[in-house]
Amino acid sequence: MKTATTQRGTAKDKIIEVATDLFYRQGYNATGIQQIIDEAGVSKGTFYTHFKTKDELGAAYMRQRHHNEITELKQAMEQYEDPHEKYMEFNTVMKEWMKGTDFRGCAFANMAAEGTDTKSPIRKEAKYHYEAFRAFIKDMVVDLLKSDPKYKSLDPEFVADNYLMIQVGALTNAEVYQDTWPYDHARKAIKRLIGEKE
Amino acid sequence: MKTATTQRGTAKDKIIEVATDLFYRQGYNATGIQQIIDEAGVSKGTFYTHFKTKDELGAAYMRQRHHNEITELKQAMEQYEDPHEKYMEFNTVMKEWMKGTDFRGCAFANMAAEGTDTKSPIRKEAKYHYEAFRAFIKDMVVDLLKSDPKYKSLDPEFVADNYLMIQVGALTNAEVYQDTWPYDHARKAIKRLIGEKE
DNA sequence: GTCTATAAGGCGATAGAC
DNA sequence: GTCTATCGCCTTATAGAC
Repeated sequence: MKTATTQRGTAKDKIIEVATDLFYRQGYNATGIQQIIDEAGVSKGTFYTHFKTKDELGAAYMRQRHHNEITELKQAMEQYEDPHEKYMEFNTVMKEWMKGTDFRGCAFANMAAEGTDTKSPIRKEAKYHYEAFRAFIKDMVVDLLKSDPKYKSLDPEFVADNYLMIQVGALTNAEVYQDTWPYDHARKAIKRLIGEKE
Repeated sequence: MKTATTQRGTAKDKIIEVATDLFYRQGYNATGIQQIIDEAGVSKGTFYTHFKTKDELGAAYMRQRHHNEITELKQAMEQYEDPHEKYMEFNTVMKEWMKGTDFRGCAFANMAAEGTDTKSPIRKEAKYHYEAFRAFIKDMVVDLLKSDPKYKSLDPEFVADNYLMIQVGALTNAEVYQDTWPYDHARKAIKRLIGEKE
């Protein structure tokens, strides 16, 4: 897959890059085509040769954010090697990421909140991203539970989905409260999940 | 407080009632003043004598939804008496509520996702609602833990906030997946939280 | 492929009559 | 308090020149 973040990309790539920033920060319905083409430095005609409708750009936005976020998440997690450390620090990575977005929250849940059509390509991309996020957590949990026989009584499926609920719950709460305290609670919760006390 | 859902309310009440439905179902930015006044059966002039701006109606919408949802939640929970049953069936009530909204999700998180201004009255109402939701769960947990000495080792603060994270996580996941499975997992998770296996 | 110009309509908000 | 009419701006999308 070609990267869309290079400085000398095509007009189409530049449009997606700008949209990926603006749709997230300002919201989808609150961001007009005009602002996107202005900041991308292209004309309206050029925009509509590459995208039939705004929704088509919306779907491209979802794909690009999925790519960016999963890539950044994996990079941020590379610094940890020990499965237990990975398990615990994933929550810290999410907390720092949330702070870095100024508590804008999950781009995919936000798009789901704005769009009415539940069968749109935009919604499909949101589900696709959540599946990837869920799979990432599950792999992490499986690695941890395999790493030590003391975890043998734990069900990886249960721990993984519980971790997912806590993580998404922390994210939504952090967005509403505009504060990191939900992640500090989440840290205690995921530790307790594997039978350990803080 | 006067109810705004009576058939013969004032024009202002009628506007709020219609907005409370439309803003939730269609989204805030996607719903225009025109549609609201059409369905409320009032004129544009009448609208702007009662609300200086659309955002002012947005704040009134948040207050009305807060009132409606907390009232409905308490009513739905009245059918249960036993603290343990209350603790478990709260999750079922939320699941059924979510189905009833066609997986539209939390009105307050959705508004937070659309609005940029984090200091707006709209955002304040969202936090206010989450505090009420959180307090409701905490009271429920405290009642349960007091009801039986077998719970004496559990920290009510920890259990309550963990319940909150799981519940909000289930809600957001259900919205993205458009499915109730997150609530079925949440049921197992909240049971495990108080040391019981499904 | 990219541009300029414009269409056709919706937006939030206001003025002034009754 | 409620109405009609309208303003000025912004929206998505299209037509046609180069």
